Amino acid sequence: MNKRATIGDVAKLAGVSTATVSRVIHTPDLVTDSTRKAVYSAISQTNYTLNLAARNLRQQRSNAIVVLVPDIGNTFFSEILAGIERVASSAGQTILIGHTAHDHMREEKYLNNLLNSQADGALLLNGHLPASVATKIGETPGRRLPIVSVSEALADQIVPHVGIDNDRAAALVTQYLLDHGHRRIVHLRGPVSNILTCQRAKGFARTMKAAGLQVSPDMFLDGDFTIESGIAAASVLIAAGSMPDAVLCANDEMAIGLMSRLAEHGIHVPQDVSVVGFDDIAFSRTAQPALTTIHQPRAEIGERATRILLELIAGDNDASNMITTLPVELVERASVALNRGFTAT
Amino acid sequence: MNKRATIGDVAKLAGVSTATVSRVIHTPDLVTDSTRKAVYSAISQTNYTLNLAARNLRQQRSNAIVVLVPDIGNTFFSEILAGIERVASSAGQTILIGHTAHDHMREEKYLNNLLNSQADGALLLNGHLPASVATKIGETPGRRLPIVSVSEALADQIVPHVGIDNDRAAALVTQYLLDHGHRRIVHLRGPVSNILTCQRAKGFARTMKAAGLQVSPDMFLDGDFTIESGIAAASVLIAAGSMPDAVLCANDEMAIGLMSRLAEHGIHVPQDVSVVGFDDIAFSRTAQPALTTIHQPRAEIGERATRILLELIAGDNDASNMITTLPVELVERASVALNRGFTAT
DNA sequence: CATTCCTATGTAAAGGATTACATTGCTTCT
DNA sequence: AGAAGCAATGTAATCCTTTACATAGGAATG
Repeated sequence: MNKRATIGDVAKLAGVSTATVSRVIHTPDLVTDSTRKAVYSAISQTNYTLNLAARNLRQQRSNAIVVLVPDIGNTFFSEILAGIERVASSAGQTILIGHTAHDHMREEKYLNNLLNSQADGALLLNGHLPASVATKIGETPGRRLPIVSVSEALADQIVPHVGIDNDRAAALVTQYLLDHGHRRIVHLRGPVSNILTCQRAKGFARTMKAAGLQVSPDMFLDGDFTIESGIAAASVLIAAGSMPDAVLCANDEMAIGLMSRLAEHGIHVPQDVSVVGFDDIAFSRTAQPALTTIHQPRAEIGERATRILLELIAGDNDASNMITTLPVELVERASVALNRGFTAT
Repeated sequence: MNKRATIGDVAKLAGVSTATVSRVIHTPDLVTDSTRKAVYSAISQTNYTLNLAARNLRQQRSNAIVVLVPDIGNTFFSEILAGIERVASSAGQTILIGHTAHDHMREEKYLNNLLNSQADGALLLNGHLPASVATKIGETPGRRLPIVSVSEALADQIVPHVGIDNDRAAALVTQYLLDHGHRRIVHLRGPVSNILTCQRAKGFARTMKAAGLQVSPDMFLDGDFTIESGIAAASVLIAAGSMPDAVLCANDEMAIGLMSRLAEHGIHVPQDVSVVGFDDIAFSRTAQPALTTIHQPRAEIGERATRILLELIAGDNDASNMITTLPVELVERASVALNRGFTAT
């Protein structure tokens, strides 16, 4: 028992050929009861386990998909992952999570290493497709590379995408603030290189303009989706000396960071300033006050994306589902108040 | 360009043998400048990419380690993962994250599928080793299976472990509460099947006894490490009609859930009841009030565990590091008050 | 009874890399 | 000049499965 048993060892012990052993594993129905039993017994005697590297090599496929996640610590992604896993595992696919940490090198590493031999397809939650891979997509126009972008859109729409309409979601929440009488609204953005950030900022600006409000650069604060950047943004507001009516944060982490810093300074949400977030992560419910935010159907986003990916892998090249947009929902909690002295029109 | 180029195609185009191409990729120094250039050029002309399945098969190793995580959404794990990745990637290992969701079937699937051919070793963050794998460890006493348990200990100490001393950490924080004059302390546990839960509960009970306090079943509440179970525990306390002096929660999520529910009922932390958590996740800083908790050196835990795993894979079977215990730190924030009418002895 | 068809199994060829060993020229030393 | 040693490259075996094709025996059919 020094080395791992191979299919040959099992075959010898059971007195059959390797082909038969393989059939017992793969398609048991093709094999007689008696031989099947003999093979099973030999398998357990030898402690045989399949060598997946060999199978993958032979079958030219790995039954695994790789999921690129920019930040595992962000709870927003875990529910998407849950949806992905549900569909993938019921289709017999293993999922491999690659943590990219917003690092383009890692993205490329995971995609090159895995896509080209260890995985059959990829789900991109990171909003970035390395140039080397993008090139390859262009080169094979017939057979699309099995890649789907999820939640965060790519700069070029060259692979199918599943997500929400960020522009309209931002417009929705902006209008909600306007309806509550807020006029001086500040938008705490994500990193400007992020597509999602741009879409949300656009929806915000458009809605403000439509309400007859001037959009100026000082209505924007820059963050990077972390709690810390929310805290920093609060410090900026505090230093400025006057609070806006409301702050629209591009995600919940920043909103929570912002609120905690405001609380330290005795500034009350929503009495002194209203705050809204984006994503509806678990901690938005436990924030003080509970955070009003935009809820995304995360599990469904993951499920849909995975189904599309599986179709691509199977070769069902239905171009109809290039863009899947799922609806969002505004979750009203306690972080937005009616503006002082405002009366609904 | 219908099929993927193989090393043979590159060799033909460059006018060399496959061995030379392999050497250019693997050990470029062994090859002349001119041939190296020719091979590189052939590689880019053919769009050649290595087939890792073939390499893994031949080399009998995958240069990948699998990390089993029980709950990706729990922010506690992400910093451990960051430590793991730092060490692993500098050693040229890819890491594959398997999300087990506390599901023993999945644990087994990931370990069997991956350990036996797609990964060289495993890091267990899930506190459970499937029986089928445990058996195999016993069978090969000479060559230890490359597995390391991290943070959450296993029931049987059969693989190296890296983590903290949960018993003493719980004792530390319990003593801290006692020193602040609290006597009626309730411990909100994790699931009782969890080793970590038992260790922390033991440290708590021991310290209470040492202070001359009776330990009774009604000093324990049961949770499952989720925010929801923290909220539920708060409801139980509220329904009971009287608050204890302090609540020691087995993790931060539950502490945060608990505090949010108390706040809804107008019960103030720490004036009415003190609360402490465990783990020091990012959101413990933004909680209202900021949560006093036990900080674990998460990144270092991940790094140490990975180093030990790499040694095991390399065959450096140094039995000296079966148990690595790292120090914890009590982070004082704002969720613990001096008990009313208490004077330090 | 001869033919055909099926079922259960075996034989052997991929699949794409790595690598031990062999080979071929050179350089260098005596 | 002959021997030895070295550097660069080639040849071919190997890793372990899957699977197309072949075969053998038995049942069904005419």
